Amino acid sequence: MAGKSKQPSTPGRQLAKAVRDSKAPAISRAAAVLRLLGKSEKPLGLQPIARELGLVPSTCLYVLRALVAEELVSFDADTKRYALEAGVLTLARGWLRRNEFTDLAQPVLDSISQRFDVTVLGAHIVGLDHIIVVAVSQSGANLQLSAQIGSRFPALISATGRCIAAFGDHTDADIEARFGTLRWDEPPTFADWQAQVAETRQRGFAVDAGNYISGVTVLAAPVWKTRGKLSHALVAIGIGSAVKGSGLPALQDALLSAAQTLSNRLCGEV
Amino acid sequence: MAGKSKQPSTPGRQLAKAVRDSKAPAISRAAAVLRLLGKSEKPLGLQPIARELGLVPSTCLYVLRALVAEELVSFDADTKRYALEAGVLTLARGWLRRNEFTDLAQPVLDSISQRFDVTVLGAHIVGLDHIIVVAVSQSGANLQLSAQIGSRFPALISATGRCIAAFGDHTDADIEARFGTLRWDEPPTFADWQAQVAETRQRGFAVDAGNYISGVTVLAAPVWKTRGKLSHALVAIGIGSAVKGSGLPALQDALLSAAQTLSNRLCGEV
DNA sequence: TGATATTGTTCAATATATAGAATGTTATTC
DNA sequence: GAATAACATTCTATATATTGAACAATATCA
Repeated sequence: MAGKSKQPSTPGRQLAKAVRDSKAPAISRAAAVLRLLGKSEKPLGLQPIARELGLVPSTCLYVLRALVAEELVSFDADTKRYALEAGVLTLARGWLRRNEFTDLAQPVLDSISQRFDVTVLGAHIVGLDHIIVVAVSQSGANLQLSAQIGSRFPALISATGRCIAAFGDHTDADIEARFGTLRWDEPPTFADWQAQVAETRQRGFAVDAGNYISGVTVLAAPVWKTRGKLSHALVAIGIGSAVKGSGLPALQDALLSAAQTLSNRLCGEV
Repeated sequence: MAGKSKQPSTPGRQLAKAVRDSKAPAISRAAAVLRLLGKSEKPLGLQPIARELGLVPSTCLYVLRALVAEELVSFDADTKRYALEAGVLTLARGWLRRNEFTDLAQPVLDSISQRFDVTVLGAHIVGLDHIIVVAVSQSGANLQLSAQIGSRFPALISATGRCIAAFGDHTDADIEARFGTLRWDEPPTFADWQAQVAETRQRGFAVDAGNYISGVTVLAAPVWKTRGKLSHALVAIGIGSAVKGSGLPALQDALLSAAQTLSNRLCGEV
């Protein structure tokens, strides 16, 4: 009857909710463990994992063992530490294999990144929570870039956020609530931001001029998978001079028309 | 009390075993669902998934709902079809981010692939079951290649298999049992293959001269993460002439010395 | 278009996954 | 190097995830 003295961490609290609501709580626990291991810089022992997620150690052990058996987590018998295993790559491959957006977007991204010497991303819009980078193209050597695929960002941040606010059908209340939680280098006021969202709606693409990361300009153009349902965005990222002056309008046009072409192709196919 | 008339499929039978043995069967079910969706060419409905995996539909529904909540599976409310969601990419990114093997191996693979005009892979050896491709470098345009990362192959197939047989500490009985299940274009006899394994042990690297895929020569050199424990392999794949004649010895040397350098660096660091 | 088969979803009983204490096991401290 | 602390792991009672049948919603066919 005594109140618990534990103070669950942020992932712990979210997990506790998911566990209560689900008819398969072990799966929520497993996903939380996988994400924690994915974030961690080094392999973790049972106790730290259980503590961070607010799990009972014995339950956490069973979860880990199941994940090890499925080859999604590796276990070092000497140090008793757990880490992500290469099996997660196989799942990602399954997703990449037949994702029409990445197939269609990659050549487009490559073309823009080379022509304007900027980094270009294809982002998948999951909802109001966050976006996931699903395709990348850089002008220079593109070796370490593939590691950026899979990165998650808050949905409403930067230029992509203005696109989602402008073209996704979310209520103003939802949007304002989320807006408060964002972290910017140079935060705009909500009023300023709303004006920019309105401008985005009018122009068809969004600009973040150093708000998210100061000195970095970000452009984003919306892509629709089915008519009326915002699903992806093309994003161009340039440092300082690369996206200033005479080059900018050309880049804006290229990004916007690429996004429109993609939308047409995605809508037509399905 | 009546016997079941269902005849579970292969994934279904394996899953049934995992479910019985585990203290968190929902996780085994979830992993099986993810793998099935990863393999499938198109989104699947509840019933086909449940049938293929030998799951009760209601249970399968709860599993899918939990996976949707975790953003590992997407659900199309109109068609009621499930597919992998981009969230699996985020897990893969977590793995890639701090995997010393891929970091160290990538430049080495690039150098060899360019110099000899062959495809070069870094493979992670999971056990006697299979290997997973974790790094790729190709000589030509390397856009669609990144999709190959995550591919799984039977452990004992091709040149990598001879390496595992030669340098992993597995019993002959285990090896012979698995050998029988392999599928080659031009199957070697077990005696021939054993002779090649012995040669591999002597030379330090393995060759598959068209057995696995006829006309394709595969070289593999072992990489040790900790002294005495085989963990990875470097694999060079060449079509016909590219790996015949005078060029072959130089490629063998390059692959072998690259593997040894990698082994030293991986052992030393940890 | 109406009838029928198939699929997706809810519901209540029960087999069982989970929580928490007890037990080994390893790391840390003095 | 002994004592102590933290850790991983087993064990058992109980809350609950799973099952299989009943129901609702689609899709299919005549």
